[in-house]
Amino acid sequence: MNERYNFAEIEKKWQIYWEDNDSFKTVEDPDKEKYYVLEMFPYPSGKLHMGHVRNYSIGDVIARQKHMAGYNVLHPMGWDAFGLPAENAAIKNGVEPSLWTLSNIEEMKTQLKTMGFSYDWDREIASCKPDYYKWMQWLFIQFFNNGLAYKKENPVNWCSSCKTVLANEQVVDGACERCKTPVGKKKLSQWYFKITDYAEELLESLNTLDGWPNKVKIMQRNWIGKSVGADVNFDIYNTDKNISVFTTRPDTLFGVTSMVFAPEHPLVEELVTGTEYEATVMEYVKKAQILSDVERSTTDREKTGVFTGHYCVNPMTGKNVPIYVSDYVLMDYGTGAVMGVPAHDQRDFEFATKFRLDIIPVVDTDNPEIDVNNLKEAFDAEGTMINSGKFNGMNNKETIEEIIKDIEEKGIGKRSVNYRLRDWLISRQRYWGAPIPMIYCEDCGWVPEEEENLPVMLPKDVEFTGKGESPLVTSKTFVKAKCPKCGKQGNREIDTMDTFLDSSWYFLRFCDPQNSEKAFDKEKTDYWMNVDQYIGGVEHAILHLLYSRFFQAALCDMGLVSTKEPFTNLLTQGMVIKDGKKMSKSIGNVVSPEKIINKYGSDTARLFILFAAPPEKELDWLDAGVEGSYRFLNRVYRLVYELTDKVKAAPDSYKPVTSSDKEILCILHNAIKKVTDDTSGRFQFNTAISAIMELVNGIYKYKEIENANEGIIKDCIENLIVILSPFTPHICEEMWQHIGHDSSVYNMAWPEYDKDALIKDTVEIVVQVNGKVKEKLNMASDLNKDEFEKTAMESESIKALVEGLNIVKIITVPGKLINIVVK
RNA sequence: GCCGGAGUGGCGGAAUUGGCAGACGCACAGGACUUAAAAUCCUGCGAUCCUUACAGAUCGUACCGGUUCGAUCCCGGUCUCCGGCACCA
Repeated sequence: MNERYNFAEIEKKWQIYWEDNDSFKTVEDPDKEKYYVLEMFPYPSGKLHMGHVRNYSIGDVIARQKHMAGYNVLHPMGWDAFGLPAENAAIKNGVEPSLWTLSNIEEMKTQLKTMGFSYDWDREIASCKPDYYKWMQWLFIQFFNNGLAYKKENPVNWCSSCKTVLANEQVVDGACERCKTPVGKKKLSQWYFKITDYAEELLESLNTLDGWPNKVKIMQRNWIGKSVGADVNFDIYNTDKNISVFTTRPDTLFGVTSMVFAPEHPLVEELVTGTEYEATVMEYVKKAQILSDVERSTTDREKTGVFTGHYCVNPMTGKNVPIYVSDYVLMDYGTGAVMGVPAHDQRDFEFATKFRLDIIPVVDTDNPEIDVNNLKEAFDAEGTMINSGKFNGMNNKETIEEIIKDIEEKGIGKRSVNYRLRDWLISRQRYWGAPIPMIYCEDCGWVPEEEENLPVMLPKDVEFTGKGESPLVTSKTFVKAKCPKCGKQGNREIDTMDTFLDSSWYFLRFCDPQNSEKAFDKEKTDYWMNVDQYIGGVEHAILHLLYSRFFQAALCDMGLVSTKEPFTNLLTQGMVIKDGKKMSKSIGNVVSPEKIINKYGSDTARLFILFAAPPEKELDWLDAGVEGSYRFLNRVYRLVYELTDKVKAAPDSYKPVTSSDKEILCILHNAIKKVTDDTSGRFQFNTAISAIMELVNGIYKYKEIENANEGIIKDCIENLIVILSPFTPHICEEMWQHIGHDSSVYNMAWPEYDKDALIKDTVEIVVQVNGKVKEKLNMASDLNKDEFEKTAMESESIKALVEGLNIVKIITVPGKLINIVVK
């Protein structure tokens, strides 16, 4: 160890040491309690950014601390390697996507290794490799065989820039989540995963996820969007047809004064064909289809619509109500038609006002400011039923239940639940993804490829036309295939899978990454699953985290895994920002991890990123703050260097004598306690580090006093290195070796703090008068309540303060404070 | 519009169960060491008032109010910012 802190040399040395000694290799060990730490695996863009550094530094502290605390820790890393950038690079530069991706992986892996993360690299996986996507395809077939994958034609989200369809979850504010291009509609036949079958389960089971941030659970709840109500049948007057509508407000049935169909509703054309209304209605329908989702779904847009010439019968009143078509009604929610209750629904109110339809109130209120017979806007609060026959006078909330019973008895409707969640569209018209292992046969329909023929390899002889059809169609070898059922010539599916499928089960493959017989061995997943601590950005709150939960639940039902939920605890780390803005090339405020590592070393980078903010919050990158972390590591290094001889010569046991001895030991054990608590469960690395800083400051002071005990110095220095090591492992290994150890500090047992050391002989007692701090007195900590009060009351300054006043009450918190209430 | 979350010094943040507001760090200022600088070490650092000084007083956790001996923390209301959803019947 040099006199000066040479981070470059030290970091290199220990990275080689860990690699040569297989320090982070993990195998199943039934005798040891396991702990699975997982950070969301990266897309191999080629460059590590600060968000990665933050994500993986957090995970590494947890993994290292848990290892030292005696757990058998699984801490793997891999690559979410399929996806658009590789293919776009191929179109632009003519590089083969696989080569581009694999070289990026190499580059990023080197960068990750310079950070000193404790990954078991033997478990590395890359989703673009045939040994991974083979099992992706196998899993697809399991979903298909269990009725959870199907193909249907539907208007789908289409990104004209990415030239592919998108799942609902990938459309943000009406635009493509990746490239921000406004999303259009296209009618295509596509593969879907039946995530809606699991809507209720995914919703219910959120309640069991105590280790998840509330925010994420609420976002998922909203996304699933459960509504409880009833389906009600309306007969269409003068026809043999009827229409069912979903409503959450069966109590307002008597107030229905119109029926409104979505423009796409199949009955619309049927009803108007051959009538005088055909021309105007069909023109409206055509116009609506051109509108983009964004245009159509703005709430402040004026309502539009056309009358169809037909009426349907309000089943409660028997009265005819007109049927309209309007684009505020969505085809893919409920039944694609809604009953119009203008008095109690704002949208219906606007529609009725515009088309001069009847507004019949059926819920009244005591509120004197609202006259339900002369409404300025819809009244949607609680109230008393009116104009509703036998239900008049009841509370409307209670009426909901009564009316559902009533319509069920009459056979005109039934209780019903609707979800906003839609099935997951998983086809992509792109090359760089796992081929969907399905073959279309004219006789047998869609048939899965046989297991022994997996993987269905991505062909190399393709043209990247960028035209919006899967490039696989251009392969001369790929498309034609024999039907696995009847042997007749068929065609392979040419679309590839959404890459979110790859990431929906990678945590299972990490348990058994090299298995060539199965996707994963159940015994192994039974040992390692669930992921005890999952860490990643909150931007995946709905997408990846919902899909993975769906996969796990479905695989559990298929008997492939044993638990319904994959991630026991979730930590969503905040963004790294600079100057108040997200780091981005266009703003020019990007700080590259590489530069920081070269200038200060990765230990400094890790320390700063963990110290500057609690993990869930945004982290403001401050160059001066990095300097500070670097300064601290130098300070620790100098301290250890200076005290090494004393530490080596010191006896193993000692007896604290002086108050300084007790004070420094109190600081030491407080630091051990704080770091233990803050790295397991609470995850407040910033305060853990500040406790270590206090310890360092304490040792600096203690070593200067005349009769400093060398045994205590040794105890402090050794524990300091051990508890700092999860944060800054390289420098700690170096110091650990220097003070005379020949094994890695990573293999040291995590220290336990001594409760007794935290108890002080004397404590500072706060004396308040009427709740205001007036005096601080030192007292023996073992005084009882009466003695506390007595000591306080006898103090000169307190006597002076309360003199001549009437003492009403004295409140005492032993060991902390005394509050004297006077008048 | 609906649903969440947050608001504390010049800055990042701390206060874990209702009990000393501002730990730890950054920035800044003064000093020591040095021919000098860097590095390092020491001291100060919420506001206002008062005092020659030592010290002291009052206010202060977005704003208004409440509960309590005592509120950054609990309750009611207001404002601002951030995030999610949004014509979902």
